[in-house]
Amino acid sequence: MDEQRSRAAEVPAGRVRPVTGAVTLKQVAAEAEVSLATASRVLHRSGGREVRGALAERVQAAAERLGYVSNPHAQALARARSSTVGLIVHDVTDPYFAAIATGAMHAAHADGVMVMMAATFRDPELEIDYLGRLRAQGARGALLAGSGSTDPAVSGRLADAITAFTREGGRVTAIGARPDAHIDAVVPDNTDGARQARAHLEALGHRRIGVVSGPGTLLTVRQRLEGLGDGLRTVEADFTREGGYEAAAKLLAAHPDGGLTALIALNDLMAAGALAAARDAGRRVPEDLSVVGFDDLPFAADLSPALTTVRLPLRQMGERAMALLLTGSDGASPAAGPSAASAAEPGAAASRRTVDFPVELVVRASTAEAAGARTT
Amino acid sequence: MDEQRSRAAEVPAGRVRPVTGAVTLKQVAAEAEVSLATASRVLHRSGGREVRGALAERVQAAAERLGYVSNPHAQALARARSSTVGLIVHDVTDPYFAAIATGAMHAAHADGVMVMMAATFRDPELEIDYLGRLRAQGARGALLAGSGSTDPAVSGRLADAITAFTREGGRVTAIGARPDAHIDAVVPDNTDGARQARAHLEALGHRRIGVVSGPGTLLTVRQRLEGLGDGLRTVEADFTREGGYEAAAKLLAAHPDGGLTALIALNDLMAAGALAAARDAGRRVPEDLSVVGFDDLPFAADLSPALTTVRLPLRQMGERAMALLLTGSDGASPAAGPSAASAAEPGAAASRRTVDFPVELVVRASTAEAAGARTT
DNA sequence: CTGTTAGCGCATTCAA
DNA sequence: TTGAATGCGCTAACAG
Repeated sequence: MDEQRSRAAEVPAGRVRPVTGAVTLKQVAAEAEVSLATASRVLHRSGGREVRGALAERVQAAAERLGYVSNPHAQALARARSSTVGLIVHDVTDPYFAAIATGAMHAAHADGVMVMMAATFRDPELEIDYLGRLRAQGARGALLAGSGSTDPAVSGRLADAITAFTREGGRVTAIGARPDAHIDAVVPDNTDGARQARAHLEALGHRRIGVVSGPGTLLTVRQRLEGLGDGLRTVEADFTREGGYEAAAKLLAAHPDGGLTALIALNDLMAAGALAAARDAGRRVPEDLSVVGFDDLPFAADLSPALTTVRLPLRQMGERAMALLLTGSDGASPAAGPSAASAAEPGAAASRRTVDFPVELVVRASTAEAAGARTT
Repeated sequence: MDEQRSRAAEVPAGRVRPVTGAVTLKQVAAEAEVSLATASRVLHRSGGREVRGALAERVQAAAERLGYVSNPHAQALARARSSTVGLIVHDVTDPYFAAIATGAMHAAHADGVMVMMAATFRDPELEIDYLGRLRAQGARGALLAGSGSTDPAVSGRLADAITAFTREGGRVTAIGARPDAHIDAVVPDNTDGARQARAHLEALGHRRIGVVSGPGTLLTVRQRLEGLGDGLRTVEADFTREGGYEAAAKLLAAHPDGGLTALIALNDLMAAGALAAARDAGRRVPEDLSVVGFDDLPFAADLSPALTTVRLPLRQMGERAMALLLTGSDGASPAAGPSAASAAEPGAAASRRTVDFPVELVVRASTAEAAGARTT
């Protein structure tokens, strides 16, 4: 219909950018009066390098003049690998994932990698599906944020999806514990955090502690429960604010009055709900009831009372995970992490790399000495 | 290294999936014994449709058997347009954007589009850069979340980037007001919300009201200030929790005691900071000081006291914006919105479409009758 | 209705 | 070193 789109190619001097269609490498090559291959080489340092001052400069200049931006799709197709990575989270709205995402995007940006983000809304099927699409897309890798399900059925299929992706050169890194996956991972020390939380409460004299827990199918929950140890009253509910309210209300109702002097919520969202439940049940925090959360999301300090919680370095975890992913393909700096647990042996197929992140209890206003403790 | 885990895929016929490289359309075509074009047609309903029971089924079956997933890059290259859309936000961590992102991803998922998300960290340059990359990529469009800067310098360059993108067929939709941009937009009624907030406070007897404002360069801020009207003490600071604390502290210090009986923060993040500042200044909320926020982010109800704020239907706005973007290229349903202000004339170049979203004041515990009002 | 045939923009092998 | 040629996986005219 129109030939106005292609004539811009061979016009050495004063031509302006074509009105339609992007500038292609071919155009740049023509403008610089070199071959396509040469242009590609100087612009994307393909194959063997070369400088050849004169030529290289001419190409650079031409590219700049024309406002050349390479077409990622063409590149991806030609070299069978794109420069995007996928970031799969459960829910963008959850501050937990938002923090991780921020870190990840930050690290990605530094490497000129684009991030495709998807939310699974906690549906494992979507996670698998998305992984497949990333694979088909030749994505450089995928970041799986959020603890995996321990349901063997889905986790098996997920494992297959991961394997398929990996086999084709994609790298998969998990943030948070994954049941089985033989993939790189960045994990917070959940059990230790839970241990710290309980120790803190016991040091304050609390003996009757309730646990506002998320679904036992989540590995994260399991680890936290494990760190907590035995002898606590536990109620499971959704890993959300509502779930926290619900579980806490149930716990409080089952143990009226001083039956329970403290509550440990397995994440801050649930803690927020627990705080609300305590309020509605007429329990003052921390006078009548101490409450501890987990994660230290941004809003934790703004709750009232300010929440004592276990802090996870979410953002750093996101950054580190992305770095791990990106250094998988090409050899960037090994970058020693907070505590690199098992490093890959230099051998051919890199084995699993795991980076552990220590966590730390942040004491604020929601915990205090147990009422009964004073008399002890 | 180990094949112990991959045998899961069932293979009716004798062929096993190739160990390396993804399954291609060509392979599917061969397996189904049809031509490449035919396979493409049934699998991607390219060009004119066709069903032809027998053939179509054979192709479908073959695709399924082989586990075919089309290569988005090849498709993008061939049809000169990809099926990804960009979502540009200031900060993933900000619940405001998270809510919008959720809505957008939801709508995108329904249409099978992938979302590339990027955070600009409030740097306009990054926004422009990212737009350029999306353009080079042949992205279907871009969603610009977050009010634009009114700085003529950057906004001019942004406009150029938008124009360039648009000219090549990409659609750009803004969420929130943009100074100039002649693009589709989904906007909350900021001025009305501000009006409601002030009216609410005045009805409660407040006469001396302070405004905890964000940077006047943000259009959103301007609109809210405009809706607020005159006669208020305003202090500007960052559009963050810290900024809110800072501005509120300043305001409170400048008007000791009953100088100010209420504060309106121009977003909930600032409101959270203002609440903290009030607490630190020894002002009880709402007894001594009423506080109103803006946005109604998820945490607003968990602040203490629970925040009275202007609710924006963030998630819906995100969904609607994505829908607007997606219905730009192909003709999907016009879908009447909450209040379609100006619809595009059916003519060739669609003109700007704007969808206004009404907002509503949510009264909670942070506002009460002005102390002095009782004696009036 | 189905198959053939060119490219899309780029990386790369192979000659020169 | 540099250039010409081939193909990545798929779509979209064209034929038949």
